[in-house]
Amino acid sequence: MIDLAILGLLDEHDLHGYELKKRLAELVGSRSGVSFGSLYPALARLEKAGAVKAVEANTVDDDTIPMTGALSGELAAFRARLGRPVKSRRTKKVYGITETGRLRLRELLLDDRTDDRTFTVQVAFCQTLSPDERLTLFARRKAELARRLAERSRATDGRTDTYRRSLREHDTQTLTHDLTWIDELIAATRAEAGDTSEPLPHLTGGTTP
Amino acid sequence: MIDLAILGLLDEHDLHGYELKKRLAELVGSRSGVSFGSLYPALARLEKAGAVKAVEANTVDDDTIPMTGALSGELAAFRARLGRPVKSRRTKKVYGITETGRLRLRELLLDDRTDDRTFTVQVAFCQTLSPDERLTLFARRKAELARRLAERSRATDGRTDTYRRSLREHDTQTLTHDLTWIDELIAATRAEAGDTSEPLPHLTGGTTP
DNA sequence: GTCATCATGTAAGCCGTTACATGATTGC
DNA sequence: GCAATCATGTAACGGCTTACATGATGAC
Repeated sequence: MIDLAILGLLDEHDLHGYELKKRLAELVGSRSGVSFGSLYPALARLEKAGAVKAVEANTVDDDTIPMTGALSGELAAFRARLGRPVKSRRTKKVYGITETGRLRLRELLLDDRTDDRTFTVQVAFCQTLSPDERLTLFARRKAELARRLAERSRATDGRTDTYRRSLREHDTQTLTHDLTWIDELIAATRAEAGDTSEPLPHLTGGTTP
Repeated sequence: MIDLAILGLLDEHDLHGYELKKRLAELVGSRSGVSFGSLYPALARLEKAGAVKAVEANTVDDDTIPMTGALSGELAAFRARLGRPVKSRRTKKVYGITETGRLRLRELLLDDRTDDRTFTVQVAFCQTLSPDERLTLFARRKAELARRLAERSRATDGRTDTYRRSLREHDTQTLTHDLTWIDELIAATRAEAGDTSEPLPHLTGGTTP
């Protein structure tokens, strides 16, 4: 999951570890937040696998948005080699995604080992997939949620006090809510696939009467 | 979390590992299901800590419901010692909770290291707590959810495509739904605490008009 | 000059999963 | 007798968290 998130973010722009962590937290919420202890090893692993590489950046102007595409990588490295760091604070190690990394990212986006957290991240970065691929992803998720909902029906209710009943009902509602959401995603994607002119009609629009 | 679940279930009646696993899966859903590889070691650990102990059960009649309360533990062990196993199939190892285990269970129920999964299990077994203790538990959870909701407001929306916006909105809705649920639990518990005659009024009743 | 924050990393340890090994019981 | 299920465990492995160690930068 962490690989997917890292590659997805780096596919948008080069980032260093610290910044990566902040965006990750923002993406999945601070719960289940990745810690440095898992992030840096993950980056090292990905670098060894050739999926990302350190671009020796850091001259000036990398305050908030860490330079977009063109200015990064090679040029910065060249400047640095020139011996004119121009007020460098070169403790940062900025990473960029490689072609290998993009392939890996695609693999991870299409990976069918479903996992609640992973699915969330897949949705966050699925824009790069084709509409059909997205539909496959959503359909799989829908099937999984439907399976859970069905499973919960044929459960033997032993020892159901008030709290446990409430808990079960809440779970069912959550599952139903998630299913509704998936249906919205599917509908929106279908609409997009069929009608390429209009991007995505009323995705967040509530009940269609 | 697994300790909490095991102790909670064993507090209701003696069970063997295999059965325990089924009930666990039922309790938390098959997602995040505990596997044998974690269950048996956990039982061994708890036994070593004196929180549970193996009761040498298994004579006849332990087909589905593994004997309720009174008939369990000591009596079954006594029968077994008599040398009349009556068609025993003694491969099962039935566990029962000890006094130490009950104390530990209480500790775990009141534990404030919040964790989504753990909270669910705490609710499932919170009936043994006092109303006030339950309220504390719920209030803590509510604060945590409120914190997450607030945090999500002041998030810098960088690169929000349709899917990411939908994702965020869905997350917000889920959080709100969870908060509503907690409020229901709190209201119900308060009602119970104030008015001991009526158990828990309209917990699952939808919108109160 | 010192404190907070930014920034990167390592090491120990926990916990859980997968896969493997084993054996009893029941139904056919 | 054989297969399916029940039942209990062990071992290898992986991944994540916590805590620790280090150092640069910028504000006051």
